[in-house]
Amino acid sequence: MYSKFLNLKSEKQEKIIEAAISEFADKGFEKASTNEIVKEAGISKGILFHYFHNKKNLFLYTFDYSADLCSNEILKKVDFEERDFFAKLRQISTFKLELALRYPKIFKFFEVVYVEECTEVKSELLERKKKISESNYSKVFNNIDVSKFRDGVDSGRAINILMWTIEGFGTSELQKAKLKPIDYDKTLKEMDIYLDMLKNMFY
Amino acid sequence: MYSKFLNLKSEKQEKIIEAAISEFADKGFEKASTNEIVKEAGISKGILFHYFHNKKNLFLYTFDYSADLCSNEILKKVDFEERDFFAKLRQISTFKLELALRYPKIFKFFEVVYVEECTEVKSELLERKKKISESNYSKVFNNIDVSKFRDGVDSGRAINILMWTIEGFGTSELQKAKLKPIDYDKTLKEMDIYLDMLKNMFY
DNA sequence: TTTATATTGACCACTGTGGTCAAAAGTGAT
DNA sequence: ATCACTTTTGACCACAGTGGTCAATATAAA
Repeated sequence: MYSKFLNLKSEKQEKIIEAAISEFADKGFEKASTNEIVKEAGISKGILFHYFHNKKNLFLYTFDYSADLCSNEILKKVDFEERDFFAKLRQISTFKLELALRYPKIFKFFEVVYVEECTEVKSELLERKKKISESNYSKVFNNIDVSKFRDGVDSGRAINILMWTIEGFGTSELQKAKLKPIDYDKTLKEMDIYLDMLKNMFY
Repeated sequence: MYSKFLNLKSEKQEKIIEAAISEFADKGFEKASTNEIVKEAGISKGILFHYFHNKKNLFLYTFDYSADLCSNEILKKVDFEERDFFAKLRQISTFKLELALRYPKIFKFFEVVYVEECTEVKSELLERKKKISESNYSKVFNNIDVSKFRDGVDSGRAINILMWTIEGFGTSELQKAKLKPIDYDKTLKEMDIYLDMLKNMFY
């Protein structure tokens, strides 16, 4: 499908994909301009369409690339033996934070993908998003030891509260990060406080 | 400023504003089309620009209208004597849920406003959002009785967890609402379960 | 030198934009 | 009916920018 593109030396591939990520992250699918992408990547318009045939393919390829990059990065680090929910949640959150700091553009891209409405790509995106979240969630959280939860605490709802807390904490930190660079260790410590609070209550 | 528009009979005003809300909610500021708005509102292009001079004014007016509508609706219902955080949070969440069901388009509009990036309106929006959240938050949560929190529980962080939980719950419910119409009472009961769980833990 | 492949960028047809303005319709007083 | 005045219309405009093409050129291989 993209053999022409994949034959390029990886440096050049990355430069192109990075340009695409950045443009799509800033403007979403429809408003993103292929003209801007080629300018940013330092290649000609023709060759971009030679590689990807059309904008839609480029967009979906860019998404797949980003998703694979992040998934792999996390999956290769996660400890599959860990059965404690808090410990595992902490792992994942840490890895995510690292990723968000290392690849901010990709995370911005995910944000706009999350709300992408353009009919030309919506259904394909939905499929991919669904597949990813299903497969990753079950891969990562499939062997949680539920017995550790205190009697009388509904573990399903407790887990929801935990997820929402971590998510809220994460977005609030990323919001702050826009104003001044994040202190990685401090953030992690603060997150641990929240996790401990909830652990004391749920376990 | 908008005296010409404000002299219209309120029915017509509403028809125009609703068309604008709907279009901006669907496409955001830049992609929204004034042509679509006038078509939807059943008026001519000329008269729209006669009322608002330009698209930006129309957009900001639409936002102010929506924000005022929701703020007033909530502020006139909220019980300012209530000092219990859980009770007050429950009040606000209920009112919000009602509003979201009654004015779904406005809530969609707020969602896109939340991530609006277009430079032409970004700074004005930021100002407004900041002012609103500050004033409303302090109005509603200024006299909370913090002493009710259990010793050893940091009330600030506990409140964060609560807010994030409610927010997460809300978006997850609104997500579901896209697939099948929401059961108002059931949703409220489910919310109460979460609030009770957290109350038992924090108080 | 020839053949094959990779790359360029000027060019195209097209879409849709925000905004204007002469003219038409409506209103109400005389 | 006539007039002055306001409100409303919608055809029209200049323009910006789009995704995509393709003859021409540069590069590499034989």
